[in-house]
Amino acid sequence: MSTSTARKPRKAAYHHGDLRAGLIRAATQLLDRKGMAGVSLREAARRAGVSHAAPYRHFADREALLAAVAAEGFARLGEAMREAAPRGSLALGEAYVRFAIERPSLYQLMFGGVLRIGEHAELRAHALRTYEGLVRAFSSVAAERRGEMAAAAWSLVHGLAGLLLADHFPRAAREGRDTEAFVRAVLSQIRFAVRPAQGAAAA
Amino acid sequence: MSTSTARKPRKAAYHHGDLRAGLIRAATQLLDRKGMAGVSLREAARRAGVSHAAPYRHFADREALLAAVAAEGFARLGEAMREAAPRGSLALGEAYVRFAIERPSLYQLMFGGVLRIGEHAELRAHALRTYEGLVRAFSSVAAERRGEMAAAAWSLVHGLAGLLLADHFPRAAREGRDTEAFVRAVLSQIRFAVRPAQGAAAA
DNA sequence: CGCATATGTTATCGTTGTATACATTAGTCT
DNA sequence: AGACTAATGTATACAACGATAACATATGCG
Repeated sequence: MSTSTARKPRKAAYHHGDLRAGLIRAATQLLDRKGMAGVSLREAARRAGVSHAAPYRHFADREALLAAVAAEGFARLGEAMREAAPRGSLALGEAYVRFAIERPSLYQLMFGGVLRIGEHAELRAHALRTYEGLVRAFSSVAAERRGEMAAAAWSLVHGLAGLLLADHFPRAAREGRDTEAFVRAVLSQIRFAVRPAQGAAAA
Repeated sequence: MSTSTARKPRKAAYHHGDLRAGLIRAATQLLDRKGMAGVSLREAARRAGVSHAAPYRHFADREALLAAVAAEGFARLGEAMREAAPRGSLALGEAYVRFAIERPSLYQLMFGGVLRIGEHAELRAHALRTYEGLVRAFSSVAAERRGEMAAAAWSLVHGLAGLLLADHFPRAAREGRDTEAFVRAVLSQIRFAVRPAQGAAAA
């Protein structure tokens, strides 16, 4: 019925060894090297050394393969965040943006809206775990507002990453600073409201 | 020859009337109705009633057509922002997010990183104008920090819009509120730093 | 008028996603 | 062990797409 994964102890190896993983690897490489549009099932199959129809034994369609790549991306992003979290929330934000800048196509795949996240269970699970990691960073905030805080913080860093990646900041805004300094400067503009403010969001 | 339209003004009309505009129209419709992947040069040509090669007289390639669609999107976004700006910065942020939610595919095209903005002069110009409109909303802020403020505010609303569009907020975070209320709640979490803070960005 | 050129068409190529029928291998059951 | 069954990979095919080139036609200017 359902297409199989791991029916034996580990990821069993049949003809290829582990084609599923091989395809994810190849697709990830294509994504990093040639961008989103450069990822094709056929090219991935080629690089994995199988026929162009073989991938369909492991992925329902192209989108399913991309979803698997994105899921791994969320795992990596989660790692980066966990590693930076102890150094404070500014460091956490910087780490987030750095991840996006270092793997732009992967980040675009994860968040660009190309994938309908609701239709890929594994992807959804990975994304959720990452989000929970972020919420945990706000453990010092009252529980009822923690969710909104986390949402605001995530929006901020995600938006900054996205605008940087799409090159939407005019040169004037950068003022000659390197990207890291610019990120710090922008993130530092923000303070989180401590009281249940319902007023304006800006000065 | 079924459609005979005006044919004198500026952008004169040759065979079709104004194929360039017709293609942009058709592509915009496709984008709204079938999403990014549903926009093809051939289908746009079909809907404009011309052969599949005709578009190449007006657009270098598919990306150029998409860039034209996106440029118009920036104009519309600019209008929405100008209209909301007098009602304060929270209203401005809400209007921004509303635009993204109402035209998700268009917004994704404008900001999703599919277009390399640097390579389409007209697109770049339109985007820049929109940004300048945003910066103007921060005219009460000291000039040297205005750019960073605007960048932070833009990041916030852009990130929120993107995460909403990609359905990245777990249901728990929404707490049953409708989207507008959620947007207001999230935006209200943020206050802009008034002093040249270089400390942390969160509590 | 006559002609250069902007515009549109036809034909064609290579690539892709996907479906179907077939072949082979791996793991299981007796 | 040997055969059966499901998992896996292959061969072939098709329609849609982006792109290019060769050709056709209308437009407006001299």
